Amino acid sequence: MDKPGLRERKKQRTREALIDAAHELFCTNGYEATTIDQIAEAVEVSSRTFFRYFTSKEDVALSLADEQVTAILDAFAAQPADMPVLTAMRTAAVQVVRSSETQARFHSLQNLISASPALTAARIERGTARFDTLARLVGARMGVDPAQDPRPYLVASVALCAVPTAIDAWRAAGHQAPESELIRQAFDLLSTGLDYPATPTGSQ
Amino acid sequence: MDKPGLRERKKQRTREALIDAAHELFCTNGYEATTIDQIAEAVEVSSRTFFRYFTSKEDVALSLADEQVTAILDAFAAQPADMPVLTAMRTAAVQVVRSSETQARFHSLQNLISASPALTAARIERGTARFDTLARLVGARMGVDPAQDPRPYLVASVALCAVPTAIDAWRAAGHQAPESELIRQAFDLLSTGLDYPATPTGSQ
DNA sequence: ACGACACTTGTCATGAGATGACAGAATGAG
DNA sequence: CTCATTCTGTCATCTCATGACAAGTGTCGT
Repeated sequence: MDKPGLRERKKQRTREALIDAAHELFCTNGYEATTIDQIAEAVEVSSRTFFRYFTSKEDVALSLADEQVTAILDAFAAQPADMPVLTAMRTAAVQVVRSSETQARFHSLQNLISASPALTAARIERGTARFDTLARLVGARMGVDPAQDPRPYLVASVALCAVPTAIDAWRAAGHQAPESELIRQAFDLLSTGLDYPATPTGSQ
Repeated sequence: MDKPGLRERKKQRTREALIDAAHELFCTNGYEATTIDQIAEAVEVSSRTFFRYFTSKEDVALSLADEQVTAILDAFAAQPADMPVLTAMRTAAVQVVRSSETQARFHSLQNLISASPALTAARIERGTARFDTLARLVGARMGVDPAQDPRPYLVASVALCAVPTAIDAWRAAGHQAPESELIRQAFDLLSTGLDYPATPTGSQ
């Protein structure tokens, strides 16, 4: 059981308390309107201590989203090796997101991110940090060298950058549907190519 | 010709001087290491004045890239209406980028952006501001309603987000080629779909 | 050419985000 | 209990960013 030790547990509790307080304040007052001092005060630690747990305000806001991305990448690596790349990517993303969608926290986090340009940008920035990881996974699955063939990087950037962004924009434009469904549609379109002449999609 | 007036011209000169000084300092010392004070001092204005021309440090760094995106969107709108969407997008991007590639400034700007996560994220964020514009253009060209069909948004996010990011990553991974060539390859892959089994691409 | 007006700029002040240095308190090991 | 490690708070500092106000400069009508 690797006895966690009192110290470890206390740290973990502080960390989660900071996340909780931050998200509550963010949802109530908005992301930019919330200050680090408020978050720290709500947990009764100094603002300096906040920065020992999170490197920035974005960090605490996106920590949960980060875990989700990790889960998706793990699920992706676990898909059968003979499954086409985008299919594996879609399956992994849909699995993880679908299991999150029942949690209220998931939705408030999505709204928070879409409502704040700073958070939207930060999410992409964090995605970028995983590019190499994902590109290597994709390259291995396709059996190509990412330094020679652009497709692994293209797939990685589409998955980590284009799809989330497109979904944000599409929902902002008024379309309502479960996120997992939007993800599914986006990947399906990508695997068949985007350049088809107009033939009404998906729903009919 | 709408005599610009002395005031207008002076403003324009200050603006360009700030851009010049900023880029020179960025290239010499790096983006994060350069402070607004240094930029303002180099042009002999107050740092307060800097913020009357640019809303942020990112703003001055990306102002040139912004003009390029504008040029690409204009070129896109000017393509023949019966040309497939991604083909039009590719043609527009390749045209504009190819005409920039001879300028040393273009390359240093690319390097600057790829070297700084903050700038990379900011570039995407600025792309987001054009999403609706591009999605409308794409929707019109495809003859579909962007609120009903996800493809316009997917195309927009791929063009403004995935392609630049993928190119950055691909070059960071060691592949060398003119940017316009990378753009061409990326769009060609997207129009045929990414999900094909491995068949060595482009170069042969 | 002169003067009223609008626009641009500098100075000052302020606030939030982020980081380094150091001392003191809590915790774990012996 | 004692010592060393680790965590935390306080203080100082820096950079980015913005508001308020006064002073300087260009513009335009007369």
